[in-house]
Amino acid sequence: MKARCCPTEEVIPWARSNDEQLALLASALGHPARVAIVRLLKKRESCICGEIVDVLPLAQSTVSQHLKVLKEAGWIQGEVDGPRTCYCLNPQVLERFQLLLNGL
Amino acid sequence: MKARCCPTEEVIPWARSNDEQLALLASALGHPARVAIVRLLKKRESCICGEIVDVLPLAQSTVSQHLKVLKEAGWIQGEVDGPRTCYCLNPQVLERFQLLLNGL
DNA sequence: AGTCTTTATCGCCAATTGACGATAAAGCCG
DNA sequence: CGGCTTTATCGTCAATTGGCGATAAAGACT
Repeated sequence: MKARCCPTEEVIPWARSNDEQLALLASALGHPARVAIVRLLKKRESCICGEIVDVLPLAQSTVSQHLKVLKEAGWIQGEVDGPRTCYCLNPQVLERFQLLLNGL
Repeated sequence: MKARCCPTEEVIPWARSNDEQLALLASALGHPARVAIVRLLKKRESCICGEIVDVLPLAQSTVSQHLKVLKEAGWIQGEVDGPRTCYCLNPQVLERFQLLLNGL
């Protein structure tokens, strides 16, 4: 058993201008459900999966879409663990986001 | 003549949950053109108007739409000044955004 | 008054988003 | 093996977004 899933990878899409990176991260955060997901993943430092579905008032497929958006923007990482998937915040992402904001 | 336009008003939409406020601010920032506008308005502390149109590779009507999005989310304020409109960053908004982010 | 400049809005269009149910894929457990 | 659980993907649909040109509105300037 691991204390923490998806520990090492770098998934933030770097091959973009700063404006594009910031816009991508911001737009991925630009939905209340996704804000709630990020908050949830930050509170429980360990990673969760279908618990997110239980917490949000949305269909499983919709939540899966939101998770995909967050993952593609670099906010979160997901690791398959048996039949379920374990998500967690990308550790560098909040700091990176703040950095880009300060660079405005 | 004023040293600074739109100085006093409070335009951030407060009547929302924190998640909704953060999502609104984030999604408004979630486009490269709007990031560029915010950066421009921050660099020149004084407010600009159609200069934004000159800087961006977009039609005037498109820029106007982006300005509207930013204004409705509370990022910027606009003040009519003769035939032109003077925009500037809402002074509290960056701080507020960071606060909401830290509250995640 | 008439013209010019500036900006917001309208109408249109293509593309994207957000939601859902249904289905598929992958792994567990009897 | 057969069923159960979990999650990703597909298809669909309505709504929103992002772009543009055209037009309207509001001042400025002869």
